[in-house]
Amino acid sequence: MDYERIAADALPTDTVALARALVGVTLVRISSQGVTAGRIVETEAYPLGDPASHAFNGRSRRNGAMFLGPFYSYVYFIYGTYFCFNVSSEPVGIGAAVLVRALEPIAGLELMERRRGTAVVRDLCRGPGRLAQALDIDRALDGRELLTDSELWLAHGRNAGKVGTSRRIGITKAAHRRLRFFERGNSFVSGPKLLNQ
DNA sequence: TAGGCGATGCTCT
DNA sequence: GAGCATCGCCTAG
Repeated sequence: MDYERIAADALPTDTVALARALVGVTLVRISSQGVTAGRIVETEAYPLGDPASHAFNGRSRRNGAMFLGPFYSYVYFIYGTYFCFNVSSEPVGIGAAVLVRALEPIAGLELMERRRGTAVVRDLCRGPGRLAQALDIDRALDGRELLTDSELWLAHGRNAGKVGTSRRIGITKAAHRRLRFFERGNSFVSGPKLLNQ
């Protein structure tokens, strides 16, 4: 199967605009185990000046990839168990990113099932921790250029249907801001029903 | 179906 | 030493 890479000028660098634009885009992961891919159906924006952003207190060892310029991977470890995958945004030196929260599985479903330990397709990539596990994304993939990398990249996908917005999930600071974007009616979107309308 | 809660270890103060 | 952009399991209804 062919996955056509997205050109830099086809995506916005503004964090909130990018979060919306990434809904519908395909994320491709090639590892020694094989190919897995999914269509992004849910994102969250963490823009400049946002108290909930990992970059709010400046650059650190962990969040360095958020400052590399647009379209780099920022992967971090959370709750002692899971990894979360982000796409950086904004010009070089500005710390901001978009969290990818859910994918609709497209390719490599058997491999995803093995990595996740479940055959429930709906549960393979529904949630940031789950999709990272399904695509075998960990710290080794932090700081990759997502338009040119050979193991992890963004490709053209089927355009999103209606995109809904809501507050973000699992945070306490700036919790009211509507910076979460998802494809309405898509069953692979995570989160409580109340937020998915 | 919804809500509560424990596990787990890294990161920064 | 505290907090954390989560998940899966449990219970109640």
